[in-house]
Amino acid sequence: MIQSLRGMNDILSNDYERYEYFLNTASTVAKRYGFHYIETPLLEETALFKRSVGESSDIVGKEMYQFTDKGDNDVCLRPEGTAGVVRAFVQHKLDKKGGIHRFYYHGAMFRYERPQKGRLRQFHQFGVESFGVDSVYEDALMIMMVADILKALGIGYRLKLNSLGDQHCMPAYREKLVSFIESCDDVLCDDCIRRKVTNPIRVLDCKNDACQNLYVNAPKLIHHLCEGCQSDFDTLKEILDNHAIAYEIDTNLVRGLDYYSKTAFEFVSDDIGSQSAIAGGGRYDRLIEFLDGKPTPAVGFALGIERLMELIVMPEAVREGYYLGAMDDESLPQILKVAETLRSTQKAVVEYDSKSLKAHLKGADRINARYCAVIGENERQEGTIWVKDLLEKQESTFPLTHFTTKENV
RNA sequence: GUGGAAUUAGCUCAGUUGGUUAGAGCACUGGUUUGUGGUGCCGGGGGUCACGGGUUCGAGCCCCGUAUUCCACCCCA
Repeated sequence: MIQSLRGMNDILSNDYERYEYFLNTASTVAKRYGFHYIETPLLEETALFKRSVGESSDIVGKEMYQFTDKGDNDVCLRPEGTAGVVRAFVQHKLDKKGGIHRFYYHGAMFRYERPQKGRLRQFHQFGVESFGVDSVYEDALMIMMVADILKALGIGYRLKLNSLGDQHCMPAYREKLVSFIESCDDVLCDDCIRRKVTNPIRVLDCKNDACQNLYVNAPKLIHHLCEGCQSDFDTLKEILDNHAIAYEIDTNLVRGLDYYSKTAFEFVSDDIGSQSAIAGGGRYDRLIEFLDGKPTPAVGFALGIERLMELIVMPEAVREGYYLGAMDDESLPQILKVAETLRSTQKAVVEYDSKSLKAHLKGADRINARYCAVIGENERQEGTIWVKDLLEKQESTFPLTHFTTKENV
């Protein structure tokens, strides 16, 4: 038997109902906030991700599905969604056009990782990106959107918040941090020693307890923000307070993608195991110019659909549509005619085998139909159809013509 | 990429120190005396015990390898 590749799953009917429910909910929220759908290719030039996500990141460094295609191009399956959207934004010269551009997207992402619950090699994200808005109100908007989506889905969460500074305050802080690391680098773990060179900010979320004990005394970026970053961060907290969105400041929240600056946030759930981050995002004002566009402020987030699907509370299924059956073979053609008419406006499922009324009622119940409609010998002779409302437990007989005339259904 | 656990019916799981024809619940399906659903009662189908080797008179059970899933690390959505 041939089976799907490791960490790559099929989505079957039951799961897809959940998936579709999520997409409808999230898309509706995004549209209400004024965002428009964008779709970009699953395959992109490798250079795109090296320049955006960053070569020092684990994602680019060791998790990409990268290969050379038949045209000798170095390509890879997208490991995240932002880079492609920014590429499209620049390629279609929306940066030069100016103004505000707000997009949402969803689709498959690929990372070659060791799978476990909530971590797949092919997984799905829903994300939004906003270009051209400098105001921290847009950062708050992102967080409110995620909160809205999670609320609509009945999902509880904790929100972690941090500021990563910008090109005015981050470099100076980085130097302070590096000298701190050097002051104690004889007792740090190997990873931290490596990070000191590749991406020193990342030592802060090292999971090693010994390192963490030392970092308690490390300089905190949040205490070294420049005036602009500090006031934006204060404003952001104020907006969230005004909208009753609870958050906790996490000075170690640095995020694994290199392009973030200023606002960084992460939504986590305590109910899905160790892969607990369900959404994450932040501001990335420099990324557009890194990808050869005109400098444009930008902010966005992404949400892990599979992780959310574990948490979604589905609304109770309601009885819907018609189940149609015949009690003898001669009645089936009439049943098929009725079904054809009904389908112009609603769900109609036909059972081809003739069987007893009881068996048909069971069948209708099984597919959760609202109505069970049956034609047997009696109905055929009278030119009628028997219909039972399975919810109200009421039954009646209609002339067949009532159900074969589109105006009536 | 590192360490550990698991894999038996569609699903959740039993299966004794290695010993006849591998079980249960749920689900599916049929009947319940002839046209009334869910929940009663009776029956039925469904298993290469993950896959491939090995040990043994004999393997679901012991050993080795492979695959997948899960847990922790790591990482992140």
